[in-house]
Amino acid sequence: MNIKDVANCAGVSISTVSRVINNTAKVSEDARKRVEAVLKETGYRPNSLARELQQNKTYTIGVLICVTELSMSSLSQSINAITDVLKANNYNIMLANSRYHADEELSIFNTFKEKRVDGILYFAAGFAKKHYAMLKNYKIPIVMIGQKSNYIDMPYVIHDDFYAAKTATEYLIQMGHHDIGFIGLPDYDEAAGLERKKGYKLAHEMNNLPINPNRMTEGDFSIESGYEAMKILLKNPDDRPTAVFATTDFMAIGAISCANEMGLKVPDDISVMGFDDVHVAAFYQPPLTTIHTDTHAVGTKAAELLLSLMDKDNPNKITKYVASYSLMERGSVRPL
Amino acid sequence: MNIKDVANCAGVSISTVSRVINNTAKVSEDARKRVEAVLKETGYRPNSLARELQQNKTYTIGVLICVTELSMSSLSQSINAITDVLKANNYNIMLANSRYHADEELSIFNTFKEKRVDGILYFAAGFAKKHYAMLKNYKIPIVMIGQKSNYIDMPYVIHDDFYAAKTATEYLIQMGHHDIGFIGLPDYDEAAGLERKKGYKLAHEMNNLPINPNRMTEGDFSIESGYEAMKILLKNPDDRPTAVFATTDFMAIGAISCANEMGLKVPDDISVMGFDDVHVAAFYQPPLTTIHTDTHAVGTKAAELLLSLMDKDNPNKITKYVASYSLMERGSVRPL
DNA sequence: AATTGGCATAAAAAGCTTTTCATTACTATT
DNA sequence: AATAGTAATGAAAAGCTTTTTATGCCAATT
Repeated sequence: MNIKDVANCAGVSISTVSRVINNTAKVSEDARKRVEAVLKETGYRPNSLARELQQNKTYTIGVLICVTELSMSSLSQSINAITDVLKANNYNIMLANSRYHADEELSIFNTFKEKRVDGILYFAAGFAKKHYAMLKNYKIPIVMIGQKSNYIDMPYVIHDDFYAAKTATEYLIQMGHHDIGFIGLPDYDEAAGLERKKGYKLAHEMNNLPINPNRMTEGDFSIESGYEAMKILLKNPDDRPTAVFATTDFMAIGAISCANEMGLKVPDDISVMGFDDVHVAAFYQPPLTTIHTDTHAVGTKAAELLLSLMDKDNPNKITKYVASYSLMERGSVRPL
Repeated sequence: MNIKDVANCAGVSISTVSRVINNTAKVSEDARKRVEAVLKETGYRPNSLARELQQNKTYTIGVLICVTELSMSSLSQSINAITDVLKANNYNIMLANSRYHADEELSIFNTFKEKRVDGILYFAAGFAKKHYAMLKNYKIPIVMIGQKSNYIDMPYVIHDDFYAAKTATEYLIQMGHHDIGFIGLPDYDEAAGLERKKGYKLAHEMNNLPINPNRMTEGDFSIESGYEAMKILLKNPDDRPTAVFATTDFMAIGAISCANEMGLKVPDDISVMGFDDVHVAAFYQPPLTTIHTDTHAVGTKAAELLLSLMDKDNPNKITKYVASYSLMERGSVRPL
């Protein structure tokens, strides 16, 4: 069933049917009625592929994420915001997950190009530099989310991971903690991994505190990994940090679980600081003291920014946005 | 830049370029080299739209979800599994969220049809009957997830919400609880809402326990809604249930939070049972006693099932799959 | 030497729309 | 009454592939 069949059934030309469907020009009352009758009867839907091919516009946005488990990432909140903004503007979403594989990301970019998406929302984790050669003369508008590129000038929307982590660490220091354990993420995640670690380190430097390598551990976003990292930090009963900065809330939850199992009360025996302010954070026992990040704004802004980038009539384009953050003092940290 | 340009640059015909790209027929060494050189130099990528139009196959699966907030739903785990299976089979994902609006769902189905997706994964919440007329003679293969249709014979992959909820309630009864509060979901969610409520009711009937309307409350998946529901259940200090069955873990977490604030210890003063077994459940304080649902299997099976449905060479098609569940006895329920 | 067969390649059709350009029929104006 | 103008409609091109059919050439066979 195609537009030609509809035209035949209604006894008009293809052009007339197209005009009725798209309301793009005047059609006589008589013809319109006949066409609409056929349309309704057959349930005909125009083939978007043909239209998109002709107009060179797909109304589709590629969303490239990089997670091992979606539910463990604060990113699903941003995605939620993105779907809302894009749907409101009649755009569809093509979702792909690279799972932290650089070559997979490359292949996804190629797919997006072949599929002729109108724009790309790129939740970058640190492989952008590997894609430099390709991205350099890439024609499709891209907004990087979560990480700014140091190699290519590309629009981005980010959390201020560095300063937020610095703020978190400084807060712990101000509370009297001078021996702070760290549960980080692999450095190849340049935002959640590298930047947050940098923030932790700078806070120490500026307060003339040494960084103890034994206090540096690493997780992978999951609760379990936070648990395991905490196990290492608490291994030696005679040499334990007085506070721990977990760079994601889920890892903080794992860490607290571990502390509990070892008979340590949070925050009485040890303080734990999170990052992200996931929904459960406020309802955990104890309620997590953490950095609240505006994931919703990040999703919304990224989508809006991309939309404006794609709009050729729009002269004043915003190309960078740094989302606000705030420290949520709740119940998992106490003064030493 | 299109295939014609490549052909001109390489001094060969369009067909030859196509043959080189798709490796679909023999090409002389000489011609192949020239074409490949141009391909590399220009970074040309074939236009999928044209190919898909010609072949009437898009290698795209429409995934229709129905959530208010993705991160509050156990569904993101299923989506994770789906992306893996589909990518492994070279399919792309078009994601759309109806946000519990029946007409929005209808419009998404139309979009999917226009976009010519090869198949649809439909996280149904209860509107299928409204779409009966349309779905009846829908040509694209669909797998319903989370809900089986009582109106159309459609392949499905579900959790056994009804029996799982019955099991959960029976467990509470066996533990000596005869006055069990219920935090449900709107009935229009026919799986999480209706089925789980039915299970709760049947367990009561079979044990000759009355159902007290004052014990029936309703949430919306969110932690906050569980908190508010619990507030109602605990309103009257002289007339409180001894246990509460929250039909999602996040609502259970909200409920426990509320109980704590009112000075009630879980499970010592009141028991709370969850449903889903979200990642945090095991690490919550107290660890949630809950129904573990195999969200990963649901996503995987749904994708596999759809793939087999789309494969015309595959004669033996599985069309129904009911995922396993199990009761996780942890720390939020104790015998009365 | 002439015909056949096979191989590499080119040409053209098909897939379905939108849009421009051309045509027809009719109304209005001089 | 003839011409200009307008409104509705139809024909055809363009958008880019893949795939089928056709062509040309050379080697091999009779």
